[in-house]
Amino acid sequence: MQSAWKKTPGRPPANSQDQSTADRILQVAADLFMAQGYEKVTVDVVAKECQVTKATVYYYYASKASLFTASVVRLMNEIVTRMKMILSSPKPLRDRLNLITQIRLQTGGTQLDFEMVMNEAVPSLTPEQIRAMRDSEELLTSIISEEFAKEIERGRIRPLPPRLYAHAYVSLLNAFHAKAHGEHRDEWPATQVAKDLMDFFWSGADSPLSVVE
Amino acid sequence: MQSAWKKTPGRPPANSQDQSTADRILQVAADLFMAQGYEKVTVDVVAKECQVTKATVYYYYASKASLFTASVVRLMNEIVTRMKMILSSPKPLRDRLNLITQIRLQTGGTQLDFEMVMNEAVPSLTPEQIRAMRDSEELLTSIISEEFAKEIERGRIRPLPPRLYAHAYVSLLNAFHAKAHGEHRDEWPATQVAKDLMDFFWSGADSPLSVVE
Amino acid sequence: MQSAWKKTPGRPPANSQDQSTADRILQVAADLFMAQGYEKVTVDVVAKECQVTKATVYYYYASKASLFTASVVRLMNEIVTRMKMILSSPKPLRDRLNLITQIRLQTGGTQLDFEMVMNEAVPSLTPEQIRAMRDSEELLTSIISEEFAKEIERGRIRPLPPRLYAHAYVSLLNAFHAKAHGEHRDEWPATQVAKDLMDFFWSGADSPLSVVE
Amino acid sequence: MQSAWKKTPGRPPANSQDQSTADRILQVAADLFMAQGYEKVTVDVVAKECQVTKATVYYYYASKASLFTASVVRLMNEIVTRMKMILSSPKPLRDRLNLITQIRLQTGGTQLDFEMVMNEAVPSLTPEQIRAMRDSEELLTSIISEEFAKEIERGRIRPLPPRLYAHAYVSLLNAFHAKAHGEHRDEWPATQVAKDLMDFFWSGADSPLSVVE
DNA sequence: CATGAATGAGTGTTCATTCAT
DNA sequence: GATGAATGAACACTCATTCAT
Repeated sequence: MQSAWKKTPGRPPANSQDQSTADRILQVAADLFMAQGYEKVTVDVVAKECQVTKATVYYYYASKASLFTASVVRLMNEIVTRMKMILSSPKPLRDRLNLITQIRLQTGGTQLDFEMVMNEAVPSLTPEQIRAMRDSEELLTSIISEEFAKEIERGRIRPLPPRLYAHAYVSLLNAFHAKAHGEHRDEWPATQVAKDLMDFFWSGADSPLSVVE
Repeated sequence: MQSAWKKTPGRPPANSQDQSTADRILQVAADLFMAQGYEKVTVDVVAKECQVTKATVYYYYASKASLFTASVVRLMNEIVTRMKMILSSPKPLRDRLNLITQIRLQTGGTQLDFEMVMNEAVPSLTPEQIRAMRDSEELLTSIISEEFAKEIERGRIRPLPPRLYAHAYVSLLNAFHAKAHGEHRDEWPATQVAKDLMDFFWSGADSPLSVVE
Repeated sequence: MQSAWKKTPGRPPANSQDQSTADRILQVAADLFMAQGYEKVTVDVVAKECQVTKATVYYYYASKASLFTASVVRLMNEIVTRMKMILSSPKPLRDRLNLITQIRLQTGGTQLDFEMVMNEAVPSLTPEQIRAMRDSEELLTSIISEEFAKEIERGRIRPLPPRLYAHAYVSLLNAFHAKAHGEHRDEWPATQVAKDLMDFFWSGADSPLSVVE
Repeated sequence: MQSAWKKTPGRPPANSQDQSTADRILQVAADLFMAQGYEKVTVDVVAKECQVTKATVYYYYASKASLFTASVVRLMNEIVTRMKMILSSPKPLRDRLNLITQIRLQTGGTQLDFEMVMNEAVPSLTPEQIRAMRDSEELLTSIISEEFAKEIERGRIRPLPPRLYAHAYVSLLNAFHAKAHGEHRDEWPATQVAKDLMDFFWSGADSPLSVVE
């Protein structure tokens, strides 16, 4: 869609010149970083995977750190887009989150979690880059928070800080994603994990009886 | 005067002051690894921090990977010990966990979380080393699981898999530890985070009313 | 003035003068390895001798072992070429070998012998590398063997295994090369050594009279 | 025999104090150096093999180089002794050398040859150490030379320089020792190699007929 | 637009050697 | 007589980065 029409009036979106190479690099880099972590991925490997040379990568991105930043931001935008799509459905939040959970826990082979990769990279990044990434992240969190906030207003969930819900949800998702793909994955199938996890999420640990007391 | 002397080879004059060198290295290494991650910590830096040379580190530990393994196992054992101590109190589990949460969220400057550091190191470790560490980790999880299992038997918490409770608790603890020491730490004080978090943990998101319906 | 400039990274200005860097490295390496043996030659020294940095050597050769292999194979090929040239002359084999002997004993300063250097390197090489080198070596031996085989057919030399002649010849050449350049080189001049050696080679130790008996 | 009587008049042989440790080290070191070469053998390994610590090795020998020198000299003396024993037999030289050849080619698994190991070590040795070793070597050569000289006097072998015979013999022995234990050892059994080699040694390459012409 | 060739600053690791006990 | 603890100087190898083409 984007590359279908060539000349439109007005300033073109800055980087529409040559999507192919620059963007292919970004995509490959994102995959690699998420799969192996910041330090383990060398610029050379990114280049080889894209079938270009290291110098080409540097032609487009000033440093490994900025390649990382760009690729993570890109990835985040993608995720945010998908998130928004699912969250915009008219179904109850409960159902929507359950769906997201199911999807997340079933896909993504060896992927490390976002927070982890970011934390590893932080010491190599400039403050601006860190900011750019935190903003991406924050965007995601705020979208989710927003939904919780709405639910609170509607009296459907207890009035804790919406960001607490958002963080808790994301953390649990990531942690159990790892478990679901880790050592004991066979003993505890992903679908069941997803169900149990959401059960816990909505109802907590306490038994109703003990609450009465 | 103090720094004028170059280190000379040979056995240093008996000192008998504090811990053995081997153990000092272990402790320093554990701190550094937890603060900066596996890759960022160089053997040289560990050595300098201990005021010995790199070769001394290698005198005690065969490789960076085995130093890492040893230091993490040691750290885990310490944590397990402290955990056991707190968990052995006769107070209700709820109170004991609240206490642990308070402690964890209030201490430990920039520490990365255990899972994160481990995952980063994995590609550099031998299978035996990975096993050793996973075992350490597993030990901690099983201790906590055990407590949840007992609570289930007593009918105090809902009958979900005990390991789910354990993982969820640990993950939330780590995630909010990071938040509590991250950017917005001032807006949301650690004590309050701890309270909110445990509230969520015990009662979940659902409002009681919505459950009725 | 010349040495005032620090080497800067990046591609050097086109020069087009002499051989490619890769080949210069190979040649220098071959010389050094033959002069000092595998272990004593450091990659750093090879680099300095070529006026490039260590990293440049690694740009062309994946490891010290593979640099060694490549340089030895190259050297062997050169030797084989020269050998073939001399051996292709229509003169009697006796004269051709005498010529080779003269040449070998008079040249090549402190060079260690091939077999020696190889044996030292073997523990550091991969099986494939060892094979590549043994093949190079075998080629030389078989070329010489071939000549002896022809002489046997013509009835000019006694029918011992051709490879025995080849090995014996090469071994003696190397051993006396060392002597001719060793301690007592002045007392026993190279030309005379060559003559005596070939005399022994063709006629052996036995006095004709003692054979009769 | 040496350690059978304890106190005899006269100065005791210098190092008779504690033969056990110092000499055990020497023996083990000799074996290792001959099997693996100078550089590959670490002082630590020598120590471990002797079940003492590195420091103990240094207690007896000032440096790796001097340990090497001492162990090689010792080894040489042993060889010289054995050589002398065999050479002192009243049998014809031809038979005596054939015997030595048989023995040498059949024994000594992976042993590198003496010359090789020495050459590798030379750059690490002091001039005095090199001298000591060359002297040991020279002793062996001169013993063999002496026998050839006698044979020349008796008119049994042709009047070439005796040292040429000695060097040629030793070189061939070492070279074919390597072959006899190298890759093609099965195709060409040691006993046959020994026979062929000595045939060549005594009679050379030339066929008798071609000599006539 | 893209690259080949080169660098510099590490990084883990080894090893001969030393010295107080 | 023997050793445990420590060092320093290398060394092989890696990787992000640069620059002329």
